[in-house]
Amino acid sequence: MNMEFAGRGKPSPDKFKHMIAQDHDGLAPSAVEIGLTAAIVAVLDNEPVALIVRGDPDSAGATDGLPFGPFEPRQHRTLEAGLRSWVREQTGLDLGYAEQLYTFADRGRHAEQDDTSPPVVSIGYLALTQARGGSDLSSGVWRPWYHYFPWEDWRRGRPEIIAAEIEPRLKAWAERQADTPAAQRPIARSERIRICFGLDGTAWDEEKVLERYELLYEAGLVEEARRDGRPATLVGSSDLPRLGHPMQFDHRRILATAINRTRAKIKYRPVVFELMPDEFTLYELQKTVEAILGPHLHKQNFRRLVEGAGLVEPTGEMKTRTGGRPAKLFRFRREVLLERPAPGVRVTAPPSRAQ
Amino acid sequence: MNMEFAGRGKPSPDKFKHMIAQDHDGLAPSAVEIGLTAAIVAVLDNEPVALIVRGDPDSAGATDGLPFGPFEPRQHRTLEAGLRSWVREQTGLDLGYAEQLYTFADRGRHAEQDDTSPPVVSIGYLALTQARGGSDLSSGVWRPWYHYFPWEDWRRGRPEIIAAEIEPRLKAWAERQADTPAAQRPIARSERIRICFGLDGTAWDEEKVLERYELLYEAGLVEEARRDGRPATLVGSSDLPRLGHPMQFDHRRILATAINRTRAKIKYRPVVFELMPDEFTLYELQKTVEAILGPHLHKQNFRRLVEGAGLVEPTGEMKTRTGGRPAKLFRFRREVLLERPAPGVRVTAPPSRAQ
DNA sequence: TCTCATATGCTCTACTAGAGCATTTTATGA
DNA sequence: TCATAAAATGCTCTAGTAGAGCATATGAGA
Repeated sequence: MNMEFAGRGKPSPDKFKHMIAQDHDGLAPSAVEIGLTAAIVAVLDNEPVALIVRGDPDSAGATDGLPFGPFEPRQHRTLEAGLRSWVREQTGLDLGYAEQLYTFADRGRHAEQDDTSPPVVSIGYLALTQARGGSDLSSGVWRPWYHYFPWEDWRRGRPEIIAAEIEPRLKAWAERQADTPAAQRPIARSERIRICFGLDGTAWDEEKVLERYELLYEAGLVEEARRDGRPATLVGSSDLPRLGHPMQFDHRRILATAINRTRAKIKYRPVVFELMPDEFTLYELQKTVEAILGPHLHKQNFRRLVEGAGLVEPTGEMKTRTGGRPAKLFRFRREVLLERPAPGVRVTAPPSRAQ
Repeated sequence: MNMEFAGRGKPSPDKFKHMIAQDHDGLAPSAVEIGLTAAIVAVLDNEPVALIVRGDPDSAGATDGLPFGPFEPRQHRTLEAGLRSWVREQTGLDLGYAEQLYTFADRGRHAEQDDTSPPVVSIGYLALTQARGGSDLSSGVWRPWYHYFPWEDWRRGRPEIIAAEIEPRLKAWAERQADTPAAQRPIARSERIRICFGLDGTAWDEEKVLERYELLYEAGLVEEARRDGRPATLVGSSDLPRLGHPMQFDHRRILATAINRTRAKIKYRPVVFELMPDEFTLYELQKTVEAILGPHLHKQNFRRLVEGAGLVEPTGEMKTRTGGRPAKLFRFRREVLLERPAPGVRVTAPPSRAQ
């Protein structure tokens, strides 16, 4: 079998030369500025929190933001090194576990910059850390992530904001599409709404955090969309309530991506332990997982799965004053990382806590 | 419960102002050039292939490469739009499914650029497409991806190159670490080698494509490492065989990431169908999955799972001249994308085909 | 017509995860 | 001192799923 499937033409090598040093119109290379942004996540008192720094309180859009700064190739050996250095400088925190999330570059998502400044490409990172109560931050605050995404908080059942605010407004937005011929729509808005927000009996999927935020943005229902001057917001945007707390630039989108990734990854990689102290009880572990994923898990099965997967080992110590029978203390078995595809906390969602 | 966990100091807002327009030393913003690179994957005659364009054949390092070009904020509305436009220009192909993989920026991975040019950050993309036999390319060739990663091809059992070339050389590299005190090593090299390449009874994990490539790079065993002047390559690098075919810049790393993502994603999202023609038999579908994942699957179970998941529907037509009993033709049920978390081809690896 | 290769249907079994019952062990307060 | 609450922990039952293998159907080509 001939493994070379040539195209009709041959590539002309010098056609590519220009791409390295300069661009089409013969101008200087189209250089852009790269922003590094960190969504730093921890769990404090069973509440998932993110590390927030405040934007300029004088300006009209004084909003919360994530630690961030530009990538400086001359000073930063790698992207991640640059990120760590900005975070250290801005919050005093030394990052442990960190992973790259996504690189965003859509026009118009940085309304706060003026039009002459270079376009910004932002690379989002997720960092997981254990925030001890006696805060070791030089600056910044831990704020609950559900503060920015109230519709994601299913710990006490379906959040009212969905039925009260989100659903009716999204449906109105879907109606406005009715004049477009059905054939031309990629996926009908109403379908996307149903899937994202678990309407009409569709189950709630806790891993659609980003999709939901983007849908709300597209529909002009989050403040950032208004700030960026999205078309959908032009109609009757004055009487809209605020859905969750806004953030500067595209930081809320990055935080959504971070929550999304955390929820997904916790199930197949042992990342919860980055959020835990060195020693913990299985109940504390479970509460941490639930803080992130939402639904309540079956206690006995949770213990069986975690212990069975070899993720933890008893320290031999007990924790008393738990409010009941003392609990064995466990520690994370770091060795599992050396074993085959290291598993996560295998939890499947309960049979549909929708509605 | 007080949800604001303030740090010791308060953030000083104007501290952040400089980050938007200029950097520390008061120079112009540290702008960098962004490269968009596409790993375009298809399956032809049960062979997974990538779309390759040739580097400059005159230069010493005349090597294969992936379609790529710089992101031009003035012309490209989004990163992905830029990518599509470069691919169209360089190969004549109109991309269908595409997703972002990762953003790389390590120093020294672009040895071909001279030191005065701006640093390059490259954003890798994975595109899946159906390459019809009668090639519609204006330029570029489809080459088997195992050409670049021979150790990943387990379709005919464990590739000999592992025992013959890779294992002994990696072990030699691990030996060289023996003088470092054990406490200082993050994870012993020998452990990483065992896990990556499934030695000593460890099962082969087909989803560690990138990890394996990076390990070989770090050990100085792939040509790119020599090209980049990695320290590990300085000793006796002249007699080294070539492990797989090299590529220009960091393109082989991006292709490794693409293979990795494809292998992972095919299991939990219905992406195989991007590689299939509109109508196909279940056997063809199975062969395509096997081309990507490696191991052979149990035919009857595969059919049961695919049909049971509602991923396909019969067209009503039959395909004759299959070499045996005619097979029903199926098509992808696009509707599954609208159903709950759309499943992939749920295949678990057979009980360890490791040596 | 015979044989071959594949298509396709069905069953058996092991394992896993969801659920629930029951018991043990401490802290707390009447 | 003792009842009670709140957990911790052990066990069992069951439904569903996936791995394996057996058996049969059906067209192509010799």
